[in-house]
Amino acid sequence: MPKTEEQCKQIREDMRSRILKNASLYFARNGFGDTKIGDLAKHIGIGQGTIYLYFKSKEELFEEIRKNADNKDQVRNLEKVSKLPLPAKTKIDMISADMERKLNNDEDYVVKITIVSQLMLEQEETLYENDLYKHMAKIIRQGQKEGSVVKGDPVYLADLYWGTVYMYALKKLFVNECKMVTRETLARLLEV
Amino acid sequence: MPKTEEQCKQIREDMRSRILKNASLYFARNGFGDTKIGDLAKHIGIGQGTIYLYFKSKEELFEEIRKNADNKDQVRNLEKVSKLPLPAKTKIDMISADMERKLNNDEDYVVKITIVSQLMLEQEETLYENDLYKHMAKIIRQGQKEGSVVKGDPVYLADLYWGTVYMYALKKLFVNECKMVTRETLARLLEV
Amino acid sequence: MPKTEEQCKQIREDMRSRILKNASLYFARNGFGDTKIGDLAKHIGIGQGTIYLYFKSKEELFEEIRKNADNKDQVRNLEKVSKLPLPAKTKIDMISADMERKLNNDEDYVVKITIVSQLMLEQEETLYENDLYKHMAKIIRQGQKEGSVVKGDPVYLADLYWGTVYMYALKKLFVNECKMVTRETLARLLEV
Amino acid sequence: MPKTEEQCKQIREDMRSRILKNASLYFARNGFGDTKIGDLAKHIGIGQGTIYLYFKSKEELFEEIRKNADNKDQVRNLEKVSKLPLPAKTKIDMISADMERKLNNDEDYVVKITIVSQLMLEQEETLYENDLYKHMAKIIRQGQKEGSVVKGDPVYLADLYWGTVYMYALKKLFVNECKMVTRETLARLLEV
DNA sequence: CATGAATGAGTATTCATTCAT
DNA sequence: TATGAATGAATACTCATTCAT
Repeated sequence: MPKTEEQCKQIREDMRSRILKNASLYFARNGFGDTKIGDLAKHIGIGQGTIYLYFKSKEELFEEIRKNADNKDQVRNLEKVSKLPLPAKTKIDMISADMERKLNNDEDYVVKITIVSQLMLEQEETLYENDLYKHMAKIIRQGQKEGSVVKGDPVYLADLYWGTVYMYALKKLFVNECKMVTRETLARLLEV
Repeated sequence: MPKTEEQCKQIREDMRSRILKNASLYFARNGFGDTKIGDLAKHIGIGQGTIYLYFKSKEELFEEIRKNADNKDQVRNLEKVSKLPLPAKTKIDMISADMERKLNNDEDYVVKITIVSQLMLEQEETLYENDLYKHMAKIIRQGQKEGSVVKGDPVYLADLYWGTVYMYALKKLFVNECKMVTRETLARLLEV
Repeated sequence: MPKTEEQCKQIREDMRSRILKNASLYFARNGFGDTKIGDLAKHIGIGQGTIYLYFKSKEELFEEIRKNADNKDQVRNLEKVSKLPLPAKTKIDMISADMERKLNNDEDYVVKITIVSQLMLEQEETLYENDLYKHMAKIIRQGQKEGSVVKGDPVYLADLYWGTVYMYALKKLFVNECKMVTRETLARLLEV
Repeated sequence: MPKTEEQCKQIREDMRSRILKNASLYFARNGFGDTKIGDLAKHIGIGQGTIYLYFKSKEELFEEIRKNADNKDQVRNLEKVSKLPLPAKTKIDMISADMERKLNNDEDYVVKITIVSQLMLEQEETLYENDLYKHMAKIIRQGQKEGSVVKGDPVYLADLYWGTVYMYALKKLFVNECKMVTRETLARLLEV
């Protein structure tokens, strides 16, 4: 019995997602060069050839992962929060609570942030001009005016904040039952 | 006419160190799989074959680097500091100043800490039983009694501290002109 | 759609045999060091990588060939003949006829005996304690009692006999249209 | 104290001979491809570079060995014997006694004959047109007329004879305390 | 579509040759 | 002249990619 057009498409889409999801984790853990297509396929539980039905090359699969791993949602959310009519302290607490929750419960987010961070590390010159940094710096500046955030270069502090988030994402990825950062600790990075 | 025994040994030792030093940086930046022996040799400015006069294989070179990258000095120094008859706050400030200095000026240290940290991440179960963590936790406990260090699990705090140092080592390795963590920020991770 | 389990196994077994058979000839002619995997693969008509799907290394392929090239069949057959209730002369004639036939028509045998002989040459101390030698010596002793075989150390004569067979196997391997030893000549090595 | 011209030349000649002699044995045992210059040098007890002071390349060293290993003396001697006014049987006995002696006592001869034979095996088409074969065949023909040599193709018999000598040279080279062929056995290969 | 055996370009490793001492 | 560390071309081996089934 031939499947309907719709089913067919769905099945393809599912397999593609399955590969992407698994490959993301694999690449994040091992890096590009240490990830072998054969191992990856075995890990997913499919044949090597199958990967090439969905992606032209290892390179393209990697690119796709990087593309998927953008942090637009994150940036958008951050922008929204930064524009709320609230004290900076409250904003920072909200963001930190959100981060704590995601780091603990959202594995996709953990993988994503690891990949994004590695990308950011490699594109050195633009690291500090990142939107994530800009919005965070804005909140920090607000907090400094309000006296709730420690003195210092706002971009330096934003870098400290996101760097810490990245570090714990890395830990979550590699260490079983790792001690996860709390919202309080994250907030304390910035607050007086 | 052959060189004297002494010269010979010296020359061999120098070349071995030169390879190890350069390869450390290369492996730390690129990982194992993305490091090509050919590129590495070219980067060092020697022939490919020369590497194999000093190391049996790429694998062995990598292992040698990991072996060399222990942090015994660091641990010893930390232990010494922890036993000094000083307030915990002073100890933390001393350690933080030392870290700031090393992260800024000692490239070998930066490479070493990156490698050690990756090793520690991979040996998950023992991460928190590390000597580095133990000595730091001891100082933190002292500080908590003295009221100079924030409340909370001392091992969690030690992990936060060393994780931050690792994160900035990574940054130093990848990002040109990165904003380096200050001794004040490091101290503030622990101090009230 | 994947092949059936059965087909798969058969195909793999066939390829393995094909490689072994061709490599045997190649190694026997050229020795280990002068056999290039690239040349061998080209000669077999397969890719270089294919060889490594079936054998871990050139070394292992060589060992496998040596392992396969035992002369158990030969020894068993010789033992059987030696126990027949026949005059030694008849036995020697039977064996010689068999050898003549195999040297002329059975290329696999020629390759095998060349490899086995080289193995035997390398394991010097046990050369004369070989089963092939023992059974032949027994027949020779019988013949000496019956007056049909020349006087002399039976092991020396067995060595002469098998050495001659080896020599002609070598010739067959290297010399096109070589003058092959006849059963009469082989028999005359031993018979009065 | 500078050596005289004469001494100098002598020393050079000695080293050259030493290398040639050792390399001959090494190549005869292991073949060209399995002989590594490094191993050979170590075996001789000199530095690798030293070999290149006397021979342009491994190839040239090998060629030199092959050139030295001609059998002109052997051929000349055989020709002389073949022309003596003696019965073929006597000639064969003389040659066989000579062979027995050389195989037993003259290691240089053993190495030489091994190399020459390998050369002859490789130049297939001319094997049976070799001078060694021609002179031997002539003696055999004489013997057949005199009734002292077995019937059959004289070249086939010459091949059997020299093949046997080659085989025992090989044995001598590889097998410690090998059972060496006797002059009687050699003679019996041809004589009735 | 899915598979995994086969391929060969790319990478690791060896070894004949050079050369500074 | 003799040496052996250094070199890089040649060779062994791996792994991304293809393709017959």
